[in-house]
Amino acid sequence: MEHGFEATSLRLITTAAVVNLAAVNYHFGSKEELFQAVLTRRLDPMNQDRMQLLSAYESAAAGKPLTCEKILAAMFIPALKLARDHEQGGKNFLRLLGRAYADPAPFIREFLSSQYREMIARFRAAFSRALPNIAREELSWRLHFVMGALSYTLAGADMLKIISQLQPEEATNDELLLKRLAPFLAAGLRAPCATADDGQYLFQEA
Amino acid sequence: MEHGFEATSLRLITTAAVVNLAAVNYHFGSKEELFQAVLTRRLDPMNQDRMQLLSAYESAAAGKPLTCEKILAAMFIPALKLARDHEQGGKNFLRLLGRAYADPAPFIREFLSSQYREMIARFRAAFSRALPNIAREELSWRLHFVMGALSYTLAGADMLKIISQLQPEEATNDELLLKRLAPFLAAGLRAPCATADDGQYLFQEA
DNA sequence: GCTCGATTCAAACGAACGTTTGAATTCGTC
DNA sequence: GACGAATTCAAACGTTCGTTTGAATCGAGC
Repeated sequence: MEHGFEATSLRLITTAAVVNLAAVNYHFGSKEELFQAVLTRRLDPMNQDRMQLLSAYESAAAGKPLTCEKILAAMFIPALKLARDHEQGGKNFLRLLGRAYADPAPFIREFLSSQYREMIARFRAAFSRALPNIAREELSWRLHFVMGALSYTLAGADMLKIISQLQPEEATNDELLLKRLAPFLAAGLRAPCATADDGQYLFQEA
Repeated sequence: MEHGFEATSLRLITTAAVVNLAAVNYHFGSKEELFQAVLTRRLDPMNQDRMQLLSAYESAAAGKPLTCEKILAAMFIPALKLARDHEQGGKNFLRLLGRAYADPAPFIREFLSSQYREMIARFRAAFSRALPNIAREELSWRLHFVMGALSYTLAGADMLKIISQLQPEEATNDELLLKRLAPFLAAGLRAPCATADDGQYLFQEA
């Protein structure tokens, strides 16, 4: 989380863990496999939780489409549960995950892709039912924006120091953070679609 | 852009540039200073453009507050101009920049912070006038979300491969991308503020 | 209590890194 | 064309990296 995958040496890790350097290669095979194991341990259960929660909401709705807020809740709650679990990494894991999203290493990208594929497909279908007026392709983009904002937000309040002079105790409160993010994203998801001619203002300068 | 700062060696760079390895340290001093020079060359002019464009819009509005779309346009147009300049890096620079946002290296974070501080303050003031009903603190968060979505989006369509089976020719079209992003963000910015009790659904599980 | 597979350990390996060095070369200027 | 500063170059420096090695240690089962 602090230094990124490349810049974090096994010697740093094994020293902090008070284990021998060779233990990593013995138990995990390589640095890459250790990293994948670290991510898998919590990411896989979290995405399973998300899908189960979404299914529970859909069952409770008895056929009626869910609201965007409810679907977003199914994405956020398992992440928050992890953030609250201080004994097991907590917030730090989500930050590590947010960093991993932007890591260019091919093995990380392929790993995340495989970990997320099922969950993403599940939630896109839910959003599609919640937003029947949004074209399928447009929805794919908006889901992309949602995932981006979420991962960026969870990756840490680093950029916040640039943007604002927010109180530190609030900048590290993930609950409040997601409570502010959810209405923002829900409104964006529901926004009227741009027509073919919309957005042309982008290219007409003063 | 492809490998991140840490994993990109000077030998790779100097070989591709067909120059001697020592030239980097001779002309730039160090790898870090080379990186900062690469970023500054286009980032500083881009942010200057953004502020000038915003000022031009405000002058044209003759005292009336700008729309969110107009302010977002002032952020996007200079970025798009860069993306279109194929002779000078173009899209690749924006991707490199997007990666830098998530890079944990302290010197990168401090550099970006200093490069963005003035521009961010300028745009927050503009959004504050455009959205008088949004509390100052809430607006800081939403500006954070906007910057996050923008940088994440420009950082590359890598995550898109996970989320969707979009046509590649469209996934790499930055104009279309921002045309879809702008309405999404504008709607999010205008969303009604969550009250103290809103968002509690986040914590009530099935 | 001995045995044997599993684990831990200190040490070393080869490779790659950013940087430095000092000689060779280029280039503008008189 | 010769001088001096600026630049280029091949080579090496010292460090750090992930990984491997082989001996030492542990721990359950007979």
